[in-house]
Amino acid sequence: MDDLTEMLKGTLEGCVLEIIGSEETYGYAVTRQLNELGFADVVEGTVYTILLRLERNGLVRVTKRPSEVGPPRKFYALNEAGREELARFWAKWQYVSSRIDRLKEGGR
Amino acid sequence: MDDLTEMLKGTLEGCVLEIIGSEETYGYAVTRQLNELGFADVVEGTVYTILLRLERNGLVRVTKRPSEVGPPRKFYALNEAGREELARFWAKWQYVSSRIDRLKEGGR
DNA sequence: CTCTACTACTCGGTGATACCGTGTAGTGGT
DNA sequence: ACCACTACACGGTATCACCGAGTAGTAGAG
Repeated sequence: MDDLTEMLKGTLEGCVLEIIGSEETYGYAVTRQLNELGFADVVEGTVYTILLRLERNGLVRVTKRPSEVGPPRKFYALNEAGREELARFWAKWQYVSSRIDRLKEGGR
Repeated sequence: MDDLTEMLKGTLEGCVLEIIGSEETYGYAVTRQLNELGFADVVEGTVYTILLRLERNGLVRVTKRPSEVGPPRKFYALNEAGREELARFWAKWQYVSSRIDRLKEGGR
């Protein structure tokens, strides 16, 4: 699949929220999960900028822990504000995607 | 529904392509159709920038015709390149939306 | 006949977002 | 010693939707 970056704007952050909402994890692993999920071209730098933004916006709790296979990891977990933001994201997604699907089916 | 602009990035242009692909129409009417479709906050300036971009990228045929109720209208229709772009858009949409829905359902 | 509302298009500037490239650094295998 | 993999940070870029203001044409109300 060719370039998806424009279509991911506004949704990739929500995907990262969902991933770290389902289990406490760190940037490198989030990138790998996104790649396996089908977003093969999403690269570490992109995920880290999103994580730093989430931290700056107070949506996550961050815990630094050593790793046995490399540098220390920054583990991210959603706080209450993060869970609310995630819920808002899915509500928006539901709204937008249903309307686009309707447009696709010629429902006008 | 609160602010959808970030989530519409990369998809709104596709929606406009779909609308003018199903029938030759003009900017003001496209805006009204988007509003009725549920994208209530999409405003004329946004649609016109998209239409000018489509024109610049050679995806549309443009015909200026007088109107009985106001200034002349610029009617837009897809050309062959536009139809190909529209098909690519729906393929991308199918790809991205299915994967996001899978993530939502916890399919990891 | 002026004023307002609706129709219709243009354009310069802004903010948000994902991406690119590069740099730094820790661990382990050959 | 070298390389691969892991792990994070950061400055700069392109794209996109949006904002705001401007320019016009028609028609109806007062």
